[in-house]
Amino acid sequence: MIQQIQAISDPTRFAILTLLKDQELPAGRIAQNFETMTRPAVSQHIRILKDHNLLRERREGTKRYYSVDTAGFEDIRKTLEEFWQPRLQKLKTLAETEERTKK
Amino acid sequence: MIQQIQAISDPTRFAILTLLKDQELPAGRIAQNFETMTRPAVSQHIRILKDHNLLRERREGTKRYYSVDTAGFEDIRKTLEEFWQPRLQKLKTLAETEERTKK
DNA sequence: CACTTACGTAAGTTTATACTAACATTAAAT
DNA sequence: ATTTAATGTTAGTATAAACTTACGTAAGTG
Repeated sequence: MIQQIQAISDPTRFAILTLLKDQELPAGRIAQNFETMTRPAVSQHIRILKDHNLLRERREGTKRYYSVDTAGFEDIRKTLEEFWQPRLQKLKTLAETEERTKK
Repeated sequence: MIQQIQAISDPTRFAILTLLKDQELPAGRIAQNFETMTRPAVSQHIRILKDHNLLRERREGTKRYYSVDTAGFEDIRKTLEEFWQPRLQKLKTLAETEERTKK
């Protein structure tokens, strides 16, 4: 899905994902990393990432812990693979044909 | 670069790239595929893709042929690989540690 | 039960992005 | 040397995205 790519393409959201790359953090801690921005703004970004299966949420009391959801990244990986995989195939065929023509 | 990901994340631009996946086309032909949009709009999208090394331009007389530039896609692939590669490494280590703890 | 902590949500505003309409450019054709 | 064809560029407008402020909610705490 192109929308998932769009979701990670925002600098703030990509920063959130990078921050959570190998650690789980509560929303408040995530927001602390963005001094220029208000907490609600960060919260909204988290929601978008969550909606696109790029973040998982785990509630514990009043806290909400977020971690990277592999599912969304799998989708993105597939989308891009589908894009350049058949392309590489085609280019390979083209190159082979060209070589045969030379002889 | 995150900006390259942002460049491909636009639906129109992704459609242009998909259209050029395994063929080179002049600007006019590309624009014909977007009936809802004017030609200048498409031309602007082409410029953005070109500026991010996602499209190559070949001039022939008055025509300008565009084709996918591998360079930009390599950058994107690297950016994403850098993102989930160390992550997978970490997860692997975590899993191994967990297994050792069990015994 | 009031109060605090840790959050999310909604309404409205600002800012960025995409689009159109009009004009500019460059190469070829008459 | 005009004229046409193919395209890019610019200025201004419309639309969408991101942000802030104010409010709402649910789970603990004294």
